[in-house]
Amino acid sequence: MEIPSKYEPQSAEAKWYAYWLEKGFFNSVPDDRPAYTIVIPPPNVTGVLHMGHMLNNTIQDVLIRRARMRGYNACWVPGTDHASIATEAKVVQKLRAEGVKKSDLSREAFLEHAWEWTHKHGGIILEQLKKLGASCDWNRTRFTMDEKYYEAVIDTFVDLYNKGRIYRGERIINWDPAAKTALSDEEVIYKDVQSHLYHLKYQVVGSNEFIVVATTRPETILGDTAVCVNPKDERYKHLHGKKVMVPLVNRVVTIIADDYVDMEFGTGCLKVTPAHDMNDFMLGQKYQLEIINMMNDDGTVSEAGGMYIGQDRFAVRKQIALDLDAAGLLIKQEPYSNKVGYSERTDVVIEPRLSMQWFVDMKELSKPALENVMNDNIKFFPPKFKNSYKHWMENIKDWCISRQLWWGHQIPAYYTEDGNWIVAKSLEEAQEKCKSQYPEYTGGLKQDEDVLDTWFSSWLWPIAVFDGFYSEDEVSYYYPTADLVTAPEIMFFWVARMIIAGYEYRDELPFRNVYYTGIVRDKQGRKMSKSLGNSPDPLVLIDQYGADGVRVGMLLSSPAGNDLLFDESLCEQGRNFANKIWNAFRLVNGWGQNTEKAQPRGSAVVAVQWMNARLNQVIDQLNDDYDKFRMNEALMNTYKLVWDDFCAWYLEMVKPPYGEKLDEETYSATIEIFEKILTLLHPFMPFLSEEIWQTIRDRKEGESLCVAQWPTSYSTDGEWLDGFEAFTETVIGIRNIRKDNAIANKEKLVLKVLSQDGGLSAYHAAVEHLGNIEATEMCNEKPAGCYSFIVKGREFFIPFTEKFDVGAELKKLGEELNYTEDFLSKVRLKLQNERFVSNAPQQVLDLERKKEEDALHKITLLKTQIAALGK
RNA sequence: GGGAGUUUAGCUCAGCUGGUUCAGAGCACCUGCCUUACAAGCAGGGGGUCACUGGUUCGAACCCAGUAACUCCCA
Repeated sequence: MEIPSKYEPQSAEAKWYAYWLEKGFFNSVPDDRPAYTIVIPPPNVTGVLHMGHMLNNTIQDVLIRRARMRGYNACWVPGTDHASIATEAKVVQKLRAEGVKKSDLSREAFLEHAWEWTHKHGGIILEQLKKLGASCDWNRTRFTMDEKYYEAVIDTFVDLYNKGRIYRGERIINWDPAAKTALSDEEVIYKDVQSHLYHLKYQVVGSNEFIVVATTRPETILGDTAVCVNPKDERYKHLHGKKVMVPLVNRVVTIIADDYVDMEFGTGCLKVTPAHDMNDFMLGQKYQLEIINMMNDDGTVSEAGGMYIGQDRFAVRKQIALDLDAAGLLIKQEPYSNKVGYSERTDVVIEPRLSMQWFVDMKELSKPALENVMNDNIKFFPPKFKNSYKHWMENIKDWCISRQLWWGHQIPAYYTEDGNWIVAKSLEEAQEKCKSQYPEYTGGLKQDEDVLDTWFSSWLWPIAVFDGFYSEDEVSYYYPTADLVTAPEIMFFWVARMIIAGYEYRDELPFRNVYYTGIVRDKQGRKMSKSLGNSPDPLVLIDQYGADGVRVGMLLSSPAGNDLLFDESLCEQGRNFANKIWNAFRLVNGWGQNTEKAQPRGSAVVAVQWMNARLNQVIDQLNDDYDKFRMNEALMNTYKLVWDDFCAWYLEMVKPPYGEKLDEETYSATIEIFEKILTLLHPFMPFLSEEIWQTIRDRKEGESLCVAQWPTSYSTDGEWLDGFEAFTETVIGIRNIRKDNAIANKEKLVLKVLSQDGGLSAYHAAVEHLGNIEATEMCNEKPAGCYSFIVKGREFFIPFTEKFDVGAELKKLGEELNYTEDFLSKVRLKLQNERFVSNAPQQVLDLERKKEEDALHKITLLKTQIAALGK
């Protein structure tokens, strides 16, 4: 059978993914084994795979595959999020392209379009994840608007309302005039903007005096209902309680005094617009000011503004500045840089706006969530994120959960015609309740038009995917889940709230560990985005480098919490690695075994001993790496195990003479070692490892590496590992002599050693094999006419060939002598320091003395070598 | 404005309790090789003011103080 010299991923990927699915290896049902659960961070239902998903899901797949091999009942639950505002925006856009306005449609008709869109585009991303090799239990795929999930969200709302945790109130909220909806604080992005600071003149009534107010939003004077100064401010003390005229508007308002005002900022005078600023609203409440809502939901000036009605806020800003100037009321206009909030979704400037919304009271709810992260019941990786989590949780604000959208979970509040409301699961229940609460009322009930914030459904994800609100069957087995892998950007949106919901509804943490991935950036450090066009298509990458290659590429440079500068060459490295493994397989496969040949060669015997010791060492190392969620180190350690230890050393050590097969004993040991290595590789490179694993030995139907057992280490003699270093140094010594003197590798050499240095190491047969040494001679005294090198105090000699260059050799030895003498003097300096000798621990002292001794010995050797050559 | 973090090779990063010949890894780079698995490879090699300044200590990349630059989060 001819095996291609390059690994061809495409066929292997399709074949083994289908096999895994067919055998149901990814499916999980509760049983006696301990559960290991991951719930996927549900991507937007109509989203497509981007590099962030690749990273995130590769990590999850590595974790879940390893857990599966370690004997856990591994369950990775996939699913999608309805993504209220993002999806609705897309549907609106699509309809607009077809000439249909959302406002022309009924709610029902619009939702029909939305569902149609969802069914058409929904789940594409899940299909893409399969290409990556994601081992999700696809039977469990959930959607946040599934019937049962929807019910859970509604029940949660009703429950929290009944507990007094949800209230309805008029507050200043972040208003997105493009999407025409309220946003939570987390959906607002602050950007640095070059704008202007306008200094406006407010005439004091009944006087020639005026005061000056500085503002960046002059159009909001239409809603001014007071002017405020700091009570300590001497400049304005005489004006407290006086009236001023709002410029242009000519509304008469009072000057109030409150220490909220910063005397240093601007002129120390603040205009108060309770309907359009968070802090002004607070002042408005405190001093019972009139509230004038001068803006429509689309950002144009409302009737209440009295002027500029119907014009856009930014047009008005320009115009009003001109008009104020014309009226002599604009004192100056200076450039000013400040931060302005933008909508995460629509990227328009957020308008603080007074409106009636639903809120969750977070104070009490959030307490266990803070406590259990700070005491490490829930662990964050890296732990630095605990800081910002703590800061946020300690200053948590109430959560605005209503959105003026249609796509989502409709708020289960029902209004009477006279403005009372009833919260109930359904209209029928609401009607029942209405009868007892308002027995006189005979009119109808109308459900709240708004839907809930998307995160109000996804915060239930780890519970709801197991139908945990309605049945204990699964949730009691799978919950709490093991690990959550997500981006730090959604720590507050999602992670914190899942923890809150977990304690509220299960009285338990939702997951034990949270692994925060970084942001995938391009080589220049820019965030990958559609508009920059700097994001490669993940599927194209998979096609080019193989899924395994891309997985390796993603993991090679991404410690938890660090941003990842993605470079396609990393995938190339991954592909090359796959090819390296493939060729190791070809080599072993090509050797085959000879069952007649019973006696293993000396070199092979030590190779097997050492490789097993090394494997055990690496297995321990990997387990430690995984425990600490150091995925990239686990990968790098596996990479070096394969490339350096297995390919560069082990396979060379056991390599039979050309044309011969391996003896039976070495062959079976090699296959076993290879299998273990494939097991360790499987979480990173599932396809390649399965492909080789299936071929390297006869397998029964239904066997698979993905359910094979993760290897455990056993204690081995450390001596094998110690001796190995001297061995490799010896081989390198021989190679260097060959290279420096242009001695071909094919040319066999004689090696001489001094018998006074003791017996040969157990590795000596391997030294001869790799160094192409035909004989090793023991000498009683230093042989003349030889190249030599020193390994750990032992000198090796190789007879000169005709190309020997005395000058070069002397130079090299001289350099080494200088270095060693320099080193010796540094060590001696330390040892001569009395304070070091009296203070340092014995261990450190001994070590320094050993260094001194070794260096002295080496110097003696080098000096005799130089003397011998100089003759 | 408030908070957190980072700074080690050309790049991306390790360096765990201050002490091992400790200054490391991978990639990149340089030199030589188509050596009977792999040129997507093999063998060898160069490369550092551990951001800066001071302090603590017998001993500092590591601890402390200050300075600078960058990044992120929050308002």
